[in-house]
Amino acid sequence: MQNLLRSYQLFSEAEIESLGPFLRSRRLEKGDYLIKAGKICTEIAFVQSGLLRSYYTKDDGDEITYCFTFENTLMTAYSSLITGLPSSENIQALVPTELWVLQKRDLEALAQRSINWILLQKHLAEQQYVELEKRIFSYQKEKASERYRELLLAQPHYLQQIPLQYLASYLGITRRHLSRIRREMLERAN
Amino acid sequence: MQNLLRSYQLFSEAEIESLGPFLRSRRLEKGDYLIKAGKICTEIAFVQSGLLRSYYTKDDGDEITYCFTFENTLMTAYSSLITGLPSSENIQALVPTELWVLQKRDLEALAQRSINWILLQKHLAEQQYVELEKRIFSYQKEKASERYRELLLAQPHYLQQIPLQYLASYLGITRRHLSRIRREMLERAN
DNA sequence: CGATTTAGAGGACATTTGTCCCAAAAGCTT
DNA sequence: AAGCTTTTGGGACAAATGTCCTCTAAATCG
Repeated sequence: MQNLLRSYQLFSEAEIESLGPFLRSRRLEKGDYLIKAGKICTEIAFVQSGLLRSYYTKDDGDEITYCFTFENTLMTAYSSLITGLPSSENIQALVPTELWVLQKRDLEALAQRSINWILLQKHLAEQQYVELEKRIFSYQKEKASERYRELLLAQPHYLQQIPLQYLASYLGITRRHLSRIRREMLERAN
Repeated sequence: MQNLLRSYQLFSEAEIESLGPFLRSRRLEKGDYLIKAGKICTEIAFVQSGLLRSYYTKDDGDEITYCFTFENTLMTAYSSLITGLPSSENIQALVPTELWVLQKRDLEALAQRSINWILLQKHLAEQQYVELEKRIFSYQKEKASERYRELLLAQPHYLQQIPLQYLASYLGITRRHLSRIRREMLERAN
């Protein structure tokens, strides 16, 4: 996590070390939850190793994958963390996952002492926005097969670990259709 | 604009007034642009009256509407403002529009003097994120007719001013299909 | 290891959405 | 008012995507 913070070029080495006492190590087994829908999210997790999936549930009970989080990135039920409202997301480990967890209240305490922790939050929110905007664009202008193709390009090998049904709802389609898309890509490759 | 700032409960009255000298009034006629794709966006606009549309262009030349901005809200080519990269968005007035424009560099100067201007930026980024997340959800789980129905509910009368072709690409569909959806809603209403 | 669950491919058919048109209506310009 | 341009609605057909279901292979678990 410290390396991630360094990459933002906001912090002195002393500040980065001051974070240490607030980080709690946590291990999730496959299928364990970081947060469940209905709870208010009060923490931010850094994925040291492993893989997380965030999903929510439709009225008819179907699960829809909102996003995945790979190694060396941050994860939280961000809307709930921001608004203080109950989360609609469930965050679950797809494989055994090692985390460093920071409590929101500790981050706020740090922010009282150095403005850089506020700048960090601003920066993260902006980054997340830019990511989502790209995703909106892809929903607006691409058909599902193109969205899948781009996902394959962007996440070379991580995707191997993800069941196709999760990828399908992430892309906004059914597993049946993703199966079709994959077959067409194979046929075209030969 | 001052009322909008008050609503965030971040600023003293003095701080809000300190913004005044940096605001430039600007009027756009119907069809005029606030920013064009390819330029780097360096300003934030408050829509005093009127209506803006942001759109980008597909490779095949089709225009896709990214969002609309109604009265009493802020608008900018946000990704470009954040990243400093050229904008992929065009922002255009759909009707005669009165703006107050703030330069990014002036906001940064204010932020040097009071941390509250940084907190404002953090808050705005977070708000924008939450909005986009909702939109992703609607693309993932609803069909176009439901997205249109919800849009009608959320934006009661503003929508009257917006040509249907713009609404269609905002919803991620063609105008042919939006026409069908509208007809079905009419038939069901009788 | 065998039994049970879960993931994946795909057939058959239904629904949604797109493409390519054209014509009427509405808005703008001179 | 006449003549543009833009907007809207919709027919006919094609493509994309969903639903329901079945079969098989792979993963999991006791």
